[in-house]
Amino acid sequence: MSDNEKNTAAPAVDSGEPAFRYNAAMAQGIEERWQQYWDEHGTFWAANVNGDLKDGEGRNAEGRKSYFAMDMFPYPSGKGLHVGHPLGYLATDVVSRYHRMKGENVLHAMGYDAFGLPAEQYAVQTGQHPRVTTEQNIANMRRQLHRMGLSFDDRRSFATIDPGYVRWTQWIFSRIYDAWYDPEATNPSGSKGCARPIADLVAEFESGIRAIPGHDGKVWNELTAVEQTDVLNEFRLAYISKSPVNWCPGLGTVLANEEVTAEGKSERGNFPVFQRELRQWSMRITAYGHRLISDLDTIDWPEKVKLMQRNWIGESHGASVHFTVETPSGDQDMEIYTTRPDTLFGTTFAVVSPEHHLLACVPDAWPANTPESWTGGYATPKEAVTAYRRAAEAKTAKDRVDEAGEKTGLFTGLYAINPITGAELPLFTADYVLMDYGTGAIMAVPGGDQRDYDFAVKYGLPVIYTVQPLPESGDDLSDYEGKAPFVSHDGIVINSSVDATRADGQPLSIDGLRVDDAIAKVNAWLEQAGVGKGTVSYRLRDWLFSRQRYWGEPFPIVYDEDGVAHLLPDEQLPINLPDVPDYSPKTFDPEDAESNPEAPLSRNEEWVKVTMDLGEGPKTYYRDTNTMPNWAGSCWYYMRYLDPTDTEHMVEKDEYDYWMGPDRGNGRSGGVDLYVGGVEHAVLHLLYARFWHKVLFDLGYVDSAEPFHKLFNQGMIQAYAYTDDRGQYVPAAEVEEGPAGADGEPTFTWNGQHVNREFGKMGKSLKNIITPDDMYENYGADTFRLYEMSMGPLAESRPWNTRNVVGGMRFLQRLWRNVVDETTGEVRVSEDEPDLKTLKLLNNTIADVTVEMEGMRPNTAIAKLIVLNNHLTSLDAVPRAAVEPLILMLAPIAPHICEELWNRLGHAASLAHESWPVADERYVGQDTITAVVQIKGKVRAKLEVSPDIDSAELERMALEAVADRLGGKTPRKVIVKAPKIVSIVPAE
RNA sequence: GCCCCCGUGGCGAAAUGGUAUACGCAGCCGACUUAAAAUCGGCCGCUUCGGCUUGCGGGUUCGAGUCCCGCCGGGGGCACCA
Repeated sequence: MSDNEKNTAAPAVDSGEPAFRYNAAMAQGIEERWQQYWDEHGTFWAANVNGDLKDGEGRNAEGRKSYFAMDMFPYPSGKGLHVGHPLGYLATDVVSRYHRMKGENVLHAMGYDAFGLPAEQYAVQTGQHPRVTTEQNIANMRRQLHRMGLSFDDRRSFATIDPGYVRWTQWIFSRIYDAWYDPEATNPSGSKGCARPIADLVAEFESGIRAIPGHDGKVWNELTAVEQTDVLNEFRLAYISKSPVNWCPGLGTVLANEEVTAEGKSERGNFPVFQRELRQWSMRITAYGHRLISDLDTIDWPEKVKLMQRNWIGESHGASVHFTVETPSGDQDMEIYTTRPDTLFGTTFAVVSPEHHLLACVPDAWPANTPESWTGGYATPKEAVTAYRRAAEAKTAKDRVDEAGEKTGLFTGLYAINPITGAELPLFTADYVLMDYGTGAIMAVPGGDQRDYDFAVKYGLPVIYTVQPLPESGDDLSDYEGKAPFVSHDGIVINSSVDATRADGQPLSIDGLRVDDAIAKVNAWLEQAGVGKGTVSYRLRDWLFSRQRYWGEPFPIVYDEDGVAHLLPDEQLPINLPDVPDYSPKTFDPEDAESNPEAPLSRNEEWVKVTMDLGEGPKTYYRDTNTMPNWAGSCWYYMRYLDPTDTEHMVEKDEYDYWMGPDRGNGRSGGVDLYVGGVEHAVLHLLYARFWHKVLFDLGYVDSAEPFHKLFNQGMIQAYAYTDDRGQYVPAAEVEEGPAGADGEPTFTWNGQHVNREFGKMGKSLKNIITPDDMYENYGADTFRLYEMSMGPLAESRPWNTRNVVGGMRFLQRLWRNVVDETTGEVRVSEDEPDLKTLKLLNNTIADVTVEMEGMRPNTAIAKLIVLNNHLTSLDAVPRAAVEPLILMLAPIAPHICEELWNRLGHAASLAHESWPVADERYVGQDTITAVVQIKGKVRAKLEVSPDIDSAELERMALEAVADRLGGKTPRKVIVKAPKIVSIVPAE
């Protein structure tokens, strides 16, 4: 910036104000000028190791520590931003600017997550192509973010809809499709289980090393193409299957489990969701269940999010046990799953889910003496189970939730044999047993499980208690008889022995053992007896990956005339979306469970039907007309920041290792150094991204097992909203606060009428939106940034209160005035050495603020900077040596005004890469410290002492100071923590 | 129902187990001003002036906002997962 440009900040137009006062108008001028400077100078360009992005603001990457700070990228909706949205962006920007000043090479950029439902809906509403509206929205969002002064490397921005990006999303899909999970192989981080190319599996089938499931004894090359496809489909990590899925007629698409709420509604739109058997794409995320849990221990994430992921994956350790079921067509095997094999002696009946295959074998007549309540009034078991199954199918997820706790079920007419005791157990079917968890069959232990207990009570089944509380808990088993079942995992097993009289079993007794030991012993017995073994079960289901929507990535898959799927070669990528006559989804009456999904892409026949040569000569193929879910693009975007211009690789290895690799001298396990975003993605995006990353890690494309090293969840900015007496929202900005009423609560009025205050989100319909643009106009971006960063801890949610913003503005005004004369515009700092008091405060502030910045606590950093600035304000002349470090420390938070002041103080270049101030140890600490003398914890005296006073001296002074209170007696105990505390326990 | 997090002035909030209420807002007093705004300086938990105070009741400790147990209130996650 040239000298004559330097003092162009507009003088205040407001009459009566000094011409060079820092106000909103001046702030705007300063901010726009510095934003232009940063753009022109590439101030925030980060240097890559290789390639087109090697130059970063004249610096290179070599020998510099890297730091990658990232936000969860935004969804560019048509609504634009309100002040709540950028909190996380401001936090990462402050961190990025701070790390830059510590000399690190900082990668900080922003992309756009631009496929998905809302963009499509908005486009349908406005009658424009989603690409048009989406790109408009991105442009608007870019402008709003730029005006905030965020220090992005703009060369690295992209959107997930860019063909150059879609190409690699499809490429990753292809790698996942072309991979299988080998549970016996060792992955690159040394644990068991690893994705391998599908070609390895084919080679194993061909050579006969591995038996071909479902084709015992056959040779691979003798199988038909369709048979081969079907076999491989059972292994691929991305596969098509006909299975029960969540069908949402209101949205016209199927949804993943994670996108369905507990009430059985779609997360978007809140439409009913039905279970339907449909042929859809899934990803085998369940194969990674264990690693997704165990690797949580290697990353620095909030415990809350780790817990949510653990719960969602729901790993449970138990046993599968084989029961024999006597049917009219002979004995059948029934495998059950239980987490409590120690209670096998307490099982009194068995239950299978209504979809269970055993129900095909029910007898023609009820056994003699079948109680009326077991038959449901049906003449035969066959009629009963058929009717029950039909009723279960008709239930929506919501019905099931509503009924939870209320047990229904019917007897099957069959009996199952307990393999340990030989007992004959009546077999029921009931919908409280789910087909897709465990094995779809359970042994019921009403003495140990609330649900089984409820069922037993309803159908008059016996209850056996086999676990009693540990003696020290003082409980008595009889307390539980006939009441709630006893479910504790801490306990001693009783009534659980069989002797050797059972012909087919060994004797077994677990009486007197603690539950955990009993489980181990039973599992060992089951295994040697060949009737079961310890197993692991997951709540997590495979990830349903296809959607019947237009605005998403097409699958790189075509089908031949036989319906065999073929992966398109990488050279054909990206497969772009075709123009279709109508890109709106085919939606239905939300309650119409019988409707069928219809993909919009199927409307373009020219696109669907293609002729190409996939190695067997030119043939006709049909494209897959599904699109990928919105999550696909966000599963890997962090890697694309490393070089979005790279047309050769998804991400190049050298760049990956420099920015995200493990062991970069920072002791981290690898991945993005800091990832900031809302907690709402705890089990969606964050789980999916970890899964993809692990597949790519196993296959050797990336060198760290986890994508995000440190995760931080920023809180939500909340707001007040006001309703009138009819319950209508009124504009919050026009509401006036009155004095507190009789109940101590303030009253609120709008246009003279009384209104009620609510507390919650910021939203258009609540009429309480405040936009960043409002802030720029009234205060400027720096004050806006300062306010958001000072409101409270970043992780906490808190209410927005525009009235409080002025505090930050005043701070910046005082700082400005400390450097610039408000009437003349001249710089007025003193070149003299600061006095001792100022030096002490300055260096203590540097030490403290550095700690706060490291801990991501800008709110407390700001408080300390205000204290320092207030002190400088009280001086006759502000020393340059004190105000310059203050400016540098404030720069990450309020960068524009700091750049301006730095420039006016005579520095030619931006301060973005200036060194962060280092405290001079000679001035850190206090001259004297207030030592507190406590008697029984109450403060009784205060002493001004030297910080390095010795304990004996301090004790003597303390005892003297409170001598009259001790009444001449020698204290029982004196604790001295020099130099701060002397705590005295007086004699009785 | 199970699990997790959070309760501090009128408000947003500070406090490695060690002087509770830093910093900001609002409010009050004063200076400057014909006046107002802005600015600058001071005050700002309750109190019967003994003390009492971090939602309530216990506990551990010389000492608890902070650690432990039990309640109450608010928020979030999961929910027939055997």
